[in-house]
Amino acid sequence: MIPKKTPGPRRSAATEQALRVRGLRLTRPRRIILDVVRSTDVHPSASFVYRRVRRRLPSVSLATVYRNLRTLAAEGLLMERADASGLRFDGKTDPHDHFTCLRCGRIYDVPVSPNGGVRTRVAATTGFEVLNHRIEFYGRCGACRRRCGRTPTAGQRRRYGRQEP
Amino acid sequence: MIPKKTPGPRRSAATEQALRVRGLRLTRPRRIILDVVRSTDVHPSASFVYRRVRRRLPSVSLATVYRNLRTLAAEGLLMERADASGLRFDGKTDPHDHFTCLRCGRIYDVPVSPNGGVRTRVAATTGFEVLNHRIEFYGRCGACRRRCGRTPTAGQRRRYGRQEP
DNA sequence: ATAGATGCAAACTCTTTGCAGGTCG
DNA sequence: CGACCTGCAAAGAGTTTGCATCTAT
Repeated sequence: MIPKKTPGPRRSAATEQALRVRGLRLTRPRRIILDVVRSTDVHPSASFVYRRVRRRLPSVSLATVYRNLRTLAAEGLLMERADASGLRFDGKTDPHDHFTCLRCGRIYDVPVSPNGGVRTRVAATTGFEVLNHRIEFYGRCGACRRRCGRTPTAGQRRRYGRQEP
Repeated sequence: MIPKKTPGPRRSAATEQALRVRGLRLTRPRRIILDVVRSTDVHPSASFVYRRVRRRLPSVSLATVYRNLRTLAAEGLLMERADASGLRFDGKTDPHDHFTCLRCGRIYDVPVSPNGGVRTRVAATTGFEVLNHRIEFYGRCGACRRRCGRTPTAGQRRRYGRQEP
């Protein structure tokens, strides 16, 4: 059980704290942007976030969304990742891998699988300092397999060829 | 030993063949573009390739470079990859992983390390069909370590913030 | 009061496309 | 000759920035 929250902690104390330490404020746009990213698992693009935020704060600007996504990522409150389709954001900040369906384009989280210490091994063979790594899987997701499409439509999505989120 | 080549096979028969099968031609711009990508290990951007090609064929256009990089990638004659800095191309088409130095931005090839069958495991746990995967390492390369810089300058390069190639 | 945020619009970079003409086979 | 390619210029998409104004603290 989580300690019963006070009635309406509408502004996450933890988040606010994390920001304040660096002299950053938890403004309304910022809070909503973070909330939008955290409330979805579609690994949204900036423009997806923008559209969602606007539903709650119609006056927000795209520039603010970009600026905040970057700030929040820098503070570790969300993750920024780039793929063939541009920038994507991820509210899940704990380690996990990704599976991208080449047919429908959806990105799924997959639990980080035991990888036999690839990181250590690379560090050992190259002499480089490995701080981080990332594993991406590509293929056909369950839904698309059942739909029995034979050919994965997009080898690697062209960068400017629409596929929301 | 490789069977001694005929005097001057200036136009790779194998490549020409691979293209011809699909009704594609090995034109001069195309040949030079492929050659440029294959002759470097910097995982060049389109614009890097463009500049290099222009040294040998000053009249070439950027559009032609883009078109050909895509075509050649589609034919499997080179690899196309997207990262935080945009599109990158790689003349090495055999399986290998990448290490990106967060300090100098250089991308190194690293031999594909035994990964304990991550692919199979993901397929097993998700029920998805895994056709491909990619492992990216991030950290500090040997040179930058020696230079003893303390902080990895760029967490994840902004997309539009120059750093050739 | 004041450093930090915002909105707006313009600037920028990278990438793609339409088209008239050139080239390979 | 016909299909494929090319260069040029212009269009498109995503992302960043300058600036005056506003707002959390």
